[in-house]
Amino acid sequence: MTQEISEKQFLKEYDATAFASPLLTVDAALFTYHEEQLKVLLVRRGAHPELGKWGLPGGFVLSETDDSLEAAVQRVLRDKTGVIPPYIEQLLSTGNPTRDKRGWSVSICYSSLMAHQECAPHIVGVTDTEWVALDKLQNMKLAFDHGSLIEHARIRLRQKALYSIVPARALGKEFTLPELQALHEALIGKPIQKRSFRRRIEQANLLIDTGKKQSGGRRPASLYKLSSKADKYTFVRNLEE
Amino acid sequence: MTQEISEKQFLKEYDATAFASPLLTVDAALFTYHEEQLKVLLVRRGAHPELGKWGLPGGFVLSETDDSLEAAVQRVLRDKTGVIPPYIEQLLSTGNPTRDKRGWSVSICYSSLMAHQECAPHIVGVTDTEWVALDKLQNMKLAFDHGSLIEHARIRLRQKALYSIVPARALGKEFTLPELQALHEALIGKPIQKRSFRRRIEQANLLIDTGKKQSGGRRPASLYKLSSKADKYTFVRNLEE
DNA sequence: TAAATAGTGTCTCTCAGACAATATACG
DNA sequence: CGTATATTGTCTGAGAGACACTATTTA
Repeated sequence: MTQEISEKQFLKEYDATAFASPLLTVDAALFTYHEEQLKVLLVRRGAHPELGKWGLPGGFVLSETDDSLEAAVQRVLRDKTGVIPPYIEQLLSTGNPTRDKRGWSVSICYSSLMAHQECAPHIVGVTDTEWVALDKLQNMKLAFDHGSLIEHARIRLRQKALYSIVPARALGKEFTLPELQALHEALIGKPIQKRSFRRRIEQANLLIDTGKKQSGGRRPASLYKLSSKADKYTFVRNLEE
Repeated sequence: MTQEISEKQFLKEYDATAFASPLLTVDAALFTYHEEQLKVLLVRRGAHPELGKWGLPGGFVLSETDDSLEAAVQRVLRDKTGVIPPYIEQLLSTGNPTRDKRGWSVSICYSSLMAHQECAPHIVGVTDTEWVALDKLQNMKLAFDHGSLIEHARIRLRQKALYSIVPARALGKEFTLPELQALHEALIGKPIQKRSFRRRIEQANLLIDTGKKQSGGRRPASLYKLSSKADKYTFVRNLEE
């Protein structure tokens, strides 16, 4: 018969290493919009397993120093880009015995957005970190199940393009409406009616006119920045698929 | 200088227990609709930590026997209900050093739906497993962060009630439209226009008329079952919040 | 002024909201 | 028949789609 013990006693005697826990990593699919293309940040693996293959930035949760899963993924992203991206959301977790040859492993995957120019200085000349256009991924065999994770993230981001302006986080702090529309069109994969796109954004008051205009080109477009509620707002009616 | 080795050699020498990995559990917020109330399945903890408190059904991933995270949560749910619920989706993962007194721990939490009558036989007379109405949770101090997980799941389910008929999985295989509407209204927290609710479901062809009628009461309502596409379908326009 | 891009006017169509009207049970 | 619940008819209004039109820049 088991003797009853107090929680204090239990915790004192508890050995966290007694059971083999699966490997636990956080990974991040970081997207940006640059040169009219959607791009994702990839890292070339410098260690086994999957040595030499490209994959998502990620790493083990460091239980000594990470205060949360979010802190862990922020650390990973800051290490690669020099800053913490303005948009990070949890995407999904995958786990099974075969995705990593080292054994039963779990990845908690995040989806993130940032402006290309916020990151560029830090990865210029770095040969193992690169923005890769999503169109070029078809031919690449990525490490682990990272290809599938990116595809999940892309689908979710596409959905968001239909009912929010979250994708704007892939642009700089100030951007024009034609830029934002082009980004949404790239995500959705088909043209959007200019009138519909602008009307809904204006009615919901999601953007703040900076008063500035974009220089160069033909007629200059107004530069906007995101209002504080922009991340949380969802339209009641989606754009057409 | 590190000597280069093959992946095969690396894996041979790799020791998965060398690093202390966080504790890893899967938990499930299983909802149903019964007696005009939304209920969640809770389990009273029979072991430290948090002994005696109510919490979500869950458990460690068993790397010896579980083939995936989904398999692990299915096992947990089948152990408690006798069947695998017809709807299971991943909700979110939380992880930090303080949510479990045993140490850095991660919960991969799922949200699930099933009919009350599919489960009832298995938990009758079981004193440590109980359906609890969501309204009664305010006063309960649940184990770990399970109160917060349930709240997240509830918010997501409420959203789904606005743009899908996924909540129907909380009903039996056959159900009436008034039942389904009452469930959606319970989730949303306000009445829905009968006409709007029925029109959109009919137009999208989400239900199949079984030809049967509900007995008892006044005018009998038609009994429907879900069409195969019902889980995946989302309306382009949300109901009013 | 022509070309190119930014931004607006306005009509149509779909579908949710509102609520009245009808239909089918049971006692 | 009266009451309760299920189901349908129909009008209104919001907002997306379509597309023509105007505005502002540079060459």
